[in-house]
Amino acid sequence: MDAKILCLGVISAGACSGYELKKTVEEDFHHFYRASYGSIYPALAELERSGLVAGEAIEQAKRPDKKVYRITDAGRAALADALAAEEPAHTARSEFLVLMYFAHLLTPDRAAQVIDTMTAHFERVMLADVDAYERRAEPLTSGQRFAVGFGRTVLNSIVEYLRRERDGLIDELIAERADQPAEDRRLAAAGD
Amino acid sequence: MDAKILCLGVISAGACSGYELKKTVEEDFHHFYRASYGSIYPALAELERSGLVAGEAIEQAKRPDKKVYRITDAGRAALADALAAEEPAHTARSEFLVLMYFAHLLTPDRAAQVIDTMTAHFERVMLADVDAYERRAEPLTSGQRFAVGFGRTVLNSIVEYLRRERDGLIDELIAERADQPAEDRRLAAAGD
DNA sequence: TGCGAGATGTATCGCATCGATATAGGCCAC
DNA sequence: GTGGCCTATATCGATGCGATACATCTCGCA
Repeated sequence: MDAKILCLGVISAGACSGYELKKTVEEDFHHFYRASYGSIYPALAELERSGLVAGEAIEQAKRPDKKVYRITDAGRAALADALAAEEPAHTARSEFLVLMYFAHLLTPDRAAQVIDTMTAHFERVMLADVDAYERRAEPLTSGQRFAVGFGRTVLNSIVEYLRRERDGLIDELIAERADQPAEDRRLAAAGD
Repeated sequence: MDAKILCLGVISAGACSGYELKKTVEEDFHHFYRASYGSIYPALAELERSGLVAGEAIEQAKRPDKKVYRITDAGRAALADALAAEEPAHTARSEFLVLMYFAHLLTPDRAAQVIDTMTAHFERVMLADVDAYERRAEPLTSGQRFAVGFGRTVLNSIVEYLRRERDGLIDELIAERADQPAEDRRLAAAGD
């Protein structure tokens, strides 16, 4: 997905500056989409150039001036077209799972630490974000509720899986070590 | 995570060429990590330069020559260090959820089509991959089992969520349309 | 027999994007 | 009063994806 569509979508819900747009993206999309200034500012410039948004410079007392963009009729049409044409995709990128894939190369303590770190992160950071988002003042749109419910469901099932499988995996790793202590020591020595 | 660690990890399980390495990455990591040739070949060159792998040119009859890399003792040590130091992360990137976030800008038919496409993809493509992977000839390591179990759990909960919420969301979207048909038509007309 | 499609194999290039940083004034807490 | 954070715009280097180039062999199909 082009960052332009995302910007257009956010602006369609209310005029805002690049800075404000980035904050919205962080608040609302953080769990499943990210966009940096390096994407946002060029996207806004391009959207304005092609007439899909209109930028207006706003002078602020006691604050840096800002440039607020509002969507045009052409922009609204282009957004509808883009949302109708975009093919949905969903991918994960998990250093965590790569690490776990190589669990046999980890000490049992390290494996436990990695799992515990991730469990805490999913539960105390990400699920807490979801809770806070749902308790916001403004009522959520149907789509926002769908997305947040998706996140909550996935996070819950992840946390449950990690809790369920943790001890069994650690036990397996300990047993594997016991089976091949000689080779382990040889490799450890070779590594020095 | 640096692509070098991934390459080193794969090579630690058996010497292979860049091409074979990419195939392994696709087969084993596809659901949670991807690496292109543009990452792999430079990573292999760098690993060889720093002595963590040793490359050997293999001439093949009826096939292009290839360069097979095997891990060195220094490489094994560096891999262990990297896996011990790497901080685990896990992120999603979902054009699908961005689309659903803007559900109120989609026709109910389009929303249904998007959900159905993704449901089919998660179930018939990704879960089928997981099934095939678990039924492979070679027994899985403990870490591979953990990673594949993680994937299966998440995919199952996603499919269940999509099935559970689909009709309710579509009904909501239809109701929203009924509430504001005049504005919809005005906007549609303005878009022409 | 011929021919296109696809597998094996190495390698690079353009493009988009990330994350960090530059710049700059105002706010607030200690 | 001063260090750190917020508001705000903008760019830059590095990274890595996805596509492509190039070469050769196999296999299915007509």
